[in-house]
Amino acid sequence: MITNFDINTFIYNFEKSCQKAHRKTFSKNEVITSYIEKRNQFCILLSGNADLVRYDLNGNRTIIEHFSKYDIFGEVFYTITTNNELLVEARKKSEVLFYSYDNIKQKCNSNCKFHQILSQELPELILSKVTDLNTRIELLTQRSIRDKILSYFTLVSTRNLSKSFSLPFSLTDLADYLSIDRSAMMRELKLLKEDGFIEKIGNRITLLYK
Amino acid sequence: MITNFDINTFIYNFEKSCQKAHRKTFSKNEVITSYIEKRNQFCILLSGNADLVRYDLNGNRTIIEHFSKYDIFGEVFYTITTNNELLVEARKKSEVLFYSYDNIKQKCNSNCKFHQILSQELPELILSKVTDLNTRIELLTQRSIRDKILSYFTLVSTRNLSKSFSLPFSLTDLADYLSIDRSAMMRELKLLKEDGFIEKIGNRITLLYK
DNA sequence: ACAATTCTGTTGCAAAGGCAACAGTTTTTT
DNA sequence: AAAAAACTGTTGCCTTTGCAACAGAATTGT
Repeated sequence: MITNFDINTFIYNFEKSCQKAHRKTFSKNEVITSYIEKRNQFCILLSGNADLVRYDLNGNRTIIEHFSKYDIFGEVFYTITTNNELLVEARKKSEVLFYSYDNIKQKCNSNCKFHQILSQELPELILSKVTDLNTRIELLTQRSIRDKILSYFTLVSTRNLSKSFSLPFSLTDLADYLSIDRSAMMRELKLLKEDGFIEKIGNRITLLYK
Repeated sequence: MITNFDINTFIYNFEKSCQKAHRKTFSKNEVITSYIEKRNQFCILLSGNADLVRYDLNGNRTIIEHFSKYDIFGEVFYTITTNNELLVEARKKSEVLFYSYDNIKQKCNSNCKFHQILSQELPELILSKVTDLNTRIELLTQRSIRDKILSYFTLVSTRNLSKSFSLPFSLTDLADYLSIDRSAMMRELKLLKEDGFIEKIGNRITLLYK
C-alpha cells in the first residue's frame, strides 16, 4: 500500500503529461498481465482487486500476492526463476496503470512531472512492498495450518483494528494464499471454532483469544 | 546482493565523512542486532555471513533470511507484527555497517557523500531485496518437502552456473530455512538420491535432472 | 590433544495434512 | 427465472511430515 505521498496528485500528473504510460480497465477474472522475463513492466492498481497467481505442474494454484488499491506489481520486482506461469488476475473490475521500469530511470521525452515524482517516491513505494513481502514470509513460515490461519487472522484483525472482520477473499482463495489444502483448512477452521478460538459466520471472523 | 554500483566507493565515502554511522565486528554466533519496533536501523553486511532468525513458542527456529556480503537488513524493512523475537545472528566472523534510516532522508550534518550516494542507490538496493524476498516466497509456497528442496537446489545451481555446488549452510540450517523438520528433510534427501535426482557427498550437491 | 558440542544420518511411531468425492449453498450467467 | 458455475462444508482414507531418540562423524573450544 502506497502511503505518505499524494497518490492522486501523482496520477493526475501522469495522466496529464506522460505519453509512455497507459491506463486500462479489466473485468473480473481477466488476466491483467503475465510475468515475462526482461520486460520490466511496472504497474499500479488504481481500483479493484487482483492476485499474483502461480499455477504449478501438479495443478496447484498459489496466490503469491493479493493486491488492493494502490498496490504495485510487475516483473520489475520479480526475477523469474521457475518455469511456472505467473499471472496477475483481476478479482473484480479493476483499473491498472502500466509502464516499463526503464522509464523511471531515464527521463521521459517530455520531461513530465510523473517521472519526477515517481523517482522521488520510489524508495518509499518499494519499501512498502518489502514490508508486505516480509509479512507474507512470516505467514508462510508458520509450521502448521492452525498457526498459518491464526497468524493471518491476527494480521487482518490488527489492520482492521477490530477482533471482528470479513475476509478479503473467499475461503478457497485463502487456502491458495496460505499455500495449504482447502479441505484441510476447512477442517482446521472447524476445530478452531470447537476449541473456542474463533467464531465464524460465512466469511466473517471474530477472534475470541487474547 | 547489491549490484550495479560501486559498493567500495560507497563504503570509502562513508568511512571518510559520516559520523552518524558506525562499523562493528562480530564473532561467530554473536547476535548482531534484534529487531525492535520504531528504531529503523539499517545495516549492511560488509563481510561474513549472518541469518535473520525467528524463535517461536513451540521451540522452532526459522531462518527468515540468509545474508552474505553486501546484503542489507534491519527493521526498516520489517513491520514487526508478531511477538516472536527476531534476531540477526552472525554465522561466522562478520563485519557490519550500522546506521538509522532517518539519516537517509534527512541530510547528515556534515553533508557527507555517504548519504548522497545512498539516497541515489537506495531504490536499487531495496529492489534487490524485493527480488530476494520473492524468491524466498517461491520456495516457501512449494507444497511438499521434495519440491522445496528441489526448488532450492535449482536456485543455487542457477546462481552458481553449475549443476554441482556446496550448500551455503549446514543441513540443520537448511531445514530451518525451508521451514521444515530436519529429519524429514534428511529422509527426503535420501529418497532423492535413491530416485536418481541428486548426488550428495557431505554438503556438496550435484543435480542429475533436466 | 582432548573434551565438549554440534551436525549428520537413521528409524519407529504418531499426528497432521493432502486427496477425492459429494451434497448443499451461493453466485453468476444467459 | 432457470441453468450453470463456483464456493462451502464435510468425511474416510492414505501419504507425508513431524517428533523423539540415538549413534557416529565432524567441528570447535580450551
